[in-house]
Amino acid sequence: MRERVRREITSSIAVAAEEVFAAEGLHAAHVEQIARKAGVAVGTLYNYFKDRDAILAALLRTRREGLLARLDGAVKAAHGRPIREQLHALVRAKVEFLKEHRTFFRILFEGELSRMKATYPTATEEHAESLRGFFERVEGLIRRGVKSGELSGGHAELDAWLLGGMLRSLSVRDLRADRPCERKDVDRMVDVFLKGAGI
Amino acid sequence: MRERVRREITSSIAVAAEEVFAAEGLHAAHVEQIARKAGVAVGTLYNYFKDRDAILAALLRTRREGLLARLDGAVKAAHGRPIREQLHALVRAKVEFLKEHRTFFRILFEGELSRMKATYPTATEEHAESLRGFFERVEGLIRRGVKSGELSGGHAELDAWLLGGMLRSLSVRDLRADRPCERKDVDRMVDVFLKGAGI
Amino acid sequence: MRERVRREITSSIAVAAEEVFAAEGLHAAHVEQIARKAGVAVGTLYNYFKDRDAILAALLRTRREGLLARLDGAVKAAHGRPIREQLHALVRAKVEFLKEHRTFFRILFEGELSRMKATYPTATEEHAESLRGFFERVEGLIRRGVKSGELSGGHAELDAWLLGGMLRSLSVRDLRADRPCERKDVDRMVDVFLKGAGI
Amino acid sequence: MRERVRREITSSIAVAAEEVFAAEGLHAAHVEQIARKAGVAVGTLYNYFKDRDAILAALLRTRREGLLARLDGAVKAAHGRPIREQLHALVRAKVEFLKEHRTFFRILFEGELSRMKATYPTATEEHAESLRGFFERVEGLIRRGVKSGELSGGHAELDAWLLGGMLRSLSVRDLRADRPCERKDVDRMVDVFLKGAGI
DNA sequence: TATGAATGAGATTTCATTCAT
DNA sequence: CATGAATGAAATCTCATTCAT
Repeated sequence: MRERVRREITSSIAVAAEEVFAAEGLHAAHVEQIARKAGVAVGTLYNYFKDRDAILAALLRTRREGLLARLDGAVKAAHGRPIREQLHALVRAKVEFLKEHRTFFRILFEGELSRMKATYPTATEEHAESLRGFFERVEGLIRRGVKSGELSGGHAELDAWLLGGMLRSLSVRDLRADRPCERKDVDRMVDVFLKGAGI
Repeated sequence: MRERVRREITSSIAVAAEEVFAAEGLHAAHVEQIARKAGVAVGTLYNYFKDRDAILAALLRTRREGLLARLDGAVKAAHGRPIREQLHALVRAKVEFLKEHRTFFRILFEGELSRMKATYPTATEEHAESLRGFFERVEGLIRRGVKSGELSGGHAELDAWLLGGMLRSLSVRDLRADRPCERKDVDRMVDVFLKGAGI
Repeated sequence: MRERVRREITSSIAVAAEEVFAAEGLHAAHVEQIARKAGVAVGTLYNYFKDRDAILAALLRTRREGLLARLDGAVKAAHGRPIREQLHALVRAKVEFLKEHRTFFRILFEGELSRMKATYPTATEEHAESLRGFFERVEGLIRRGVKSGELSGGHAELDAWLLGGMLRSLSVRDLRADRPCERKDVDRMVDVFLKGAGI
Repeated sequence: MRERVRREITSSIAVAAEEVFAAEGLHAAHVEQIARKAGVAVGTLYNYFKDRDAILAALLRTRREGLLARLDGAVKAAHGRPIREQLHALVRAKVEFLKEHRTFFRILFEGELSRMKATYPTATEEHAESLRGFFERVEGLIRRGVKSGELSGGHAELDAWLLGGMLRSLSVRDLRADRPCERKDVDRMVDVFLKGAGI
């Protein structure tokens, strides 16, 4: 019962933090604002999270786990089908997740080159782990495509960066709200990649 | 004569700012550090630039102009040749510029999604303009490729994002110092794109 | 019966407080830590004591009563004997008490000059009363020594401060754990005083 | 010229800090209050001192140097005279210094047993060094008294604590403003010590 | 015009105390 | 009564910008 309340508050803080980080950017997201949006006092927030770093870290970890589970689920569901379809599934799952959790990707993308280390030491680790987790899966799939003869070999790591880059590009285009990511764009992106990097 | 001195100081401040922004990140780049590295007093710095925002804005503007001129030069030099070669030239020019001005791209990439608006209102404009300038040129070339029959039509804008994304990906890989951008990687990237998006 | 439980809890809080005040110092002794060590919730602690000040005050009062009773007992036991022996007895009793209740003296000594008034208004009173009680007894004995012709007259109040100072010095030396107070040191101290202040 | 201003401000901050530490106690002395009393902004204070710890440390160091110089001067001036006179000189010099710098002794005495380490790491060192410096000199003189046959041997270290304790006691009596330290009290104290610890 | 010290708003974090359960 | 989470005032320190010299 107590536990239930605790989870609810934890969650409402996390949600508020997510919104504030999204709206203000990593470095302009202030604890007091998060607390206000969460509807708790600052002190309460500190009862739930050690410090600002911990809030962000928890957020990143949760979302990362969600994302990777989603990706793994999608790929698993396409098990046995051609790699190209598995890649499609992976990419579509990621775009789906993007639509549900724009904040996460905002932070992911923003943190990619910003020096978070000083301000967010723990969150930086989670962040790095998130990128790693994603690229691992992309590269893994590509290697299997090479093995299966669907993709040309010798460039798995580079190709992961290329596909990842295109995907990021679409995501950024989406996040900037100019152009929400459409299904046909996603599909064409994978097609371009497969045709370009294919045999 | 006076004017000459003025330009030199302005430039030394800009150069120092570039280094500091590169080393510390957008939000940890402190005015005093910039001044110290430029060899002037903080007050002097404020005689040359209205505020921190203005320093960054000037920096972005200068570099953008340099980049766009370089791109235009490269494309111009390949005038008359097949679009694929012009695209190659464009991309290579950009990578070249990256190696000379890593800072600029660090800022460009870091600022892409971070909410700079509050802290750097003017610089944000310059930043956006830089991205726009680059994408314009890429998209322009792609459209000409479609016209010339080298590329499949109907996706110019999307394709610009795709190529741009791959290019960014290689640049990021470079900036993180794990893997300096090699010529063959760049070429393969363009090949993948041309094969993938080609007729 | 209820009363019995109440006294036990009160006491366990006091004991815990004593340890925490001793270990952390007057200003770093936190209520939560006291509660944890006492095995009760913070709220419970506040059911037994009005506030932090009250805890410390109760502690000081209890210990003071113990100390003064001990001193009075020791002097009473030496009743009829020469004043020098009564003084020896008093001092030895105090040192004995020190070994049993180092915390109390730590607080007593720490608070002697620190401005506790703002943070611990009530405790400050108890503290002052403790010093007063001790000095009263020392001075009383000295006056009797003067009357009995064992000590030179006209300096009773000053001499109490001198003896008190030496005693404090030995105690501090003990508390700093460098040098536990030895019997022979204590005796020599009293001898120095008696010879110095004697006829 | 600049240097002159700098010294004046440094000094006015130090003086203000001294007063605030004296009036409020070590742990209730707040930076803002010090700044206000010094007539500068908080930021200015931080331009002159790294942090709160540094203010206190500087204060302690300055006063300690003053005190030790005074003690050494007094003893030197009594060079060649009997040790008893040198001890008198030392003690009188210390009491003189007390009257000029009550704050210093307040802090010295307050810090003797309070746990300053966590809040004032650097100042704690200065504090310890101050006590050490004083006791060194007292013990040194006592040892020379033993050598010269004026004092009984075998207790130099203990005797230093005893004399130090009495001196502290007089100082505390003074600081509490009940009874400013009078010359005759000081002299009697030394007499008691010399007679008590003498041959 | 160059200087660099002064400024003070603002950010994070702590902890004694309260009060609903 | 016991509990322990919520509260929010308060304290330290930072740094972009100003301005007297």
